[in-house]
Amino acid sequence: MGTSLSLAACFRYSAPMSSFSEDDAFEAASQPVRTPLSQRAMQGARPTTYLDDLNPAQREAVEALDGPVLMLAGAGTGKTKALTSRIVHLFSTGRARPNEILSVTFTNKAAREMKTRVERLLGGAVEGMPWLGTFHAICVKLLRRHAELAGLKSNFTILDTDDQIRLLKQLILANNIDEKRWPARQLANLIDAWKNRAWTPAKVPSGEATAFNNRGTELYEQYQHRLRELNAVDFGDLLLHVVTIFQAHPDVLEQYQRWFKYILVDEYQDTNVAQYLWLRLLAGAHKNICCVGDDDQSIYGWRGAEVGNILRFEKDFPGAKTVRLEQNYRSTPHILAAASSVISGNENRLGKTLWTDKPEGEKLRLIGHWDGDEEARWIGDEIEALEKGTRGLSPYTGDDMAILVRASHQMRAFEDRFLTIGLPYRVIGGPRFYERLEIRDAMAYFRLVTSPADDLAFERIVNQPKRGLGDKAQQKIQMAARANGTSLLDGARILLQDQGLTGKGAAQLSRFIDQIDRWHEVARLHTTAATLADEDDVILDEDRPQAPFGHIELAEQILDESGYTEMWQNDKTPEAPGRLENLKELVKALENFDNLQGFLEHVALIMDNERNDDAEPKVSIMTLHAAKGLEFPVVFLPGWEDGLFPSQRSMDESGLKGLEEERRLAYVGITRAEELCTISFAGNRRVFGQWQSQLPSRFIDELSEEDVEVLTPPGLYGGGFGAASGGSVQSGMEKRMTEANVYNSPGWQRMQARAGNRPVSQPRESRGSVIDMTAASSHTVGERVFHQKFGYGEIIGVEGDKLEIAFDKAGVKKVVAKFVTNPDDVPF
DNA sequence: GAAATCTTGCTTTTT
DNA sequence: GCAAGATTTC
Repeated sequence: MGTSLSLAACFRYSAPMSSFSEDDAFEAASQPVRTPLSQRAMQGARPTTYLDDLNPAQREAVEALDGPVLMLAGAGTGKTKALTSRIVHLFSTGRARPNEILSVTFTNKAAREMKTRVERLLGGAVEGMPWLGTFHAICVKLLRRHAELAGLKSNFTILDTDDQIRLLKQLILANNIDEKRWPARQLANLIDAWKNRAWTPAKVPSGEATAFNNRGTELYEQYQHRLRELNAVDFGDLLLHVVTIFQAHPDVLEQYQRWFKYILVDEYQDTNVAQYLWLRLLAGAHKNICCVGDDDQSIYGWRGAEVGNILRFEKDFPGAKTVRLEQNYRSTPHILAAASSVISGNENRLGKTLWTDKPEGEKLRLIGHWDGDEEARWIGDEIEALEKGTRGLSPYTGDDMAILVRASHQMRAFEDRFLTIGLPYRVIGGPRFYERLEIRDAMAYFRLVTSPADDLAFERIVNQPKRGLGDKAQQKIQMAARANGTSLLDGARILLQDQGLTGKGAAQLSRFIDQIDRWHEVARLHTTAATLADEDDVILDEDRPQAPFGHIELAEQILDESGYTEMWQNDKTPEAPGRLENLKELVKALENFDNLQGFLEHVALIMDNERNDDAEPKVSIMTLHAAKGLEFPVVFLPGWEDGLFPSQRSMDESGLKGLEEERRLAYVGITRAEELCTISFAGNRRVFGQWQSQLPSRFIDELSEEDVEVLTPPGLYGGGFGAASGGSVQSGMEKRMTEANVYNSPGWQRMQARAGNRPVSQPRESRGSVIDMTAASSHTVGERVFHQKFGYGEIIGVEGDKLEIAFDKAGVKKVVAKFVTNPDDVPF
């Protein structure tokens, strides 16, 4: 289980959101007394200690408490430190109490980190920061309070993408639109994009909705309608509804404007239009808003983030103070210089110059490989060498190293390789627990039990495990529900009463309904118990109905008696045991919650999957996006090839804007490295199972050459001519030539020629060498060779011009000698 | 109704 | 090259 998940880790830090009364410091806030938290801040040894720790720029940003502030914080410049110190400063100057500060982040992880660090600064736990969280988590709180203003009940469910797609699919079908031509997935993306722009169906510009036979807006409208019927929202709605409420109900908005005395925003460059409006509305009155961000690290444009928001800040908030944090505490000068040389290619920047007083350190390393497998092999070897300390550097552990890829499919090559050499690794951001089939099914059971009107949950599990309720039976249920205007569960009830369903299916359905009813009753007792316990600390009365058992037992019972567990026990596919294991973990995770409802609420919002609880050091593999905000002493950046990185799709879809975002991604990647950064590319890569030759990324050309050392891959272009030409590089030549013997290699030149972009000169030695070598065809047993189709192999027999070869992957084959080449000088 | 086989489209990136 | 979905087959 390479990507084994630890649910426990996901929930470890979770402040239970089960009851939202605890955050209602809001209403209770009339007491003029200072909270224990700010008291602690005041009496903490000397109130200035946290300020002494800051550099001048950080201190300036922390002390500028009133009015709009833009903190431009470059990579590794101590932005979280500044942000958390600012919070503490707000407390200790008495400007705001913890529950009057709104601080928003994008990820749960960032929110946790901030909470932890504020606590550390204060030397104790923070009890009263209910408004520190992600945009989404905070919006859920707000929306629960004002749900009726959005036509919802306050116990609305938050749909996951899966439910969303299924719902949209139904709509598309109902509208007689060809689902193949216009997939639900695409509609989901479209609607999501609209929501990110804060467009309600009425606000979608007519020119926008050409897709779906010009019926995009119509479908959007129907979808919203359906969501309201289901008392459900999707992710985009969380923001959109709140913004709409604020816009339509100035009294509500005003209440919050007054309440949130200070607003802090992390990663401001990632805000989309809806979030931007949300912030502007809330900050509209006092304008005490401090946005922290780095325009150079804006990498979420594809999901609606607007770099423009940060670029425009000073216009949006006249008189804003801008503070630049430019001292970098993370990387060596070479790394910073190289990163800065790449990012300087972007036009639209606010501009920052990072500097550091760290010692010079190693140059970045650049290396080209024959193909992706070779790249993975080399990096694996390199990691092992670095762990042993054989690179002339002090030994690193796996935890110190990370491989950052552009697209997740690149991970496979590394996983394969690391598995074969037994190198421990961890994949960050892989398939998440809540996306797993069995977890979703189980959750659907829980959902149906807590809210029997949840039709989507019903659909998902009526026939899971098989209850003999196929398409036609389900259609009957649908019809019964629609005819009576009820939920599917009640529709099924009516159907049974009317004898609309008979036989085995009917019996099973009836049993299913009875079970849900019974469990619902228990779940209801749990939630009322929780509410009562919250409201008055009185121990439950004798005569108050009491649940026969706790929510954990309930969950177990649901999964067992419904036959769901059994279904997997009887399943003989190899993944079944893992699924059962996951279900166990799911139940275990319930321990941290009071009842199922609280659990569901939490899971809906938990979108990250942190699992760093392993004792064994492991190399991290993740995407560049997932790496933002992280740092590692050693970083590998493979796959720097045009089309892959920068991604073709990104450039096709968004042109120059897309390219600039890719470049920022490159910047993010390089700046993750503290000491050693290795960029690599491969000449060949399998794309959709098809071999394709690749050109090195244009970003490689943008690296400042004085900060880069070009490595010759051992065994590739090495020995013979490669080494001969490699050492003697003349200065003053075109950059590419000075950069490497890689660039002098036959393969490279071939690639250049193909691209119509020839290097100015070619070292004599390398010309024609390839042909000479292969023409000689003097093969011996034991020799390593390469075959275009079968890959690498070792010669185990020679018969005239026929060779018997044991290929690494393809097995033993007999091939004609002229079809194989020496792996050291394979022509492209 | 379920299993076996064939086809398709897919690779960004995520709250 | 693969996984999901569709289609065919039992």
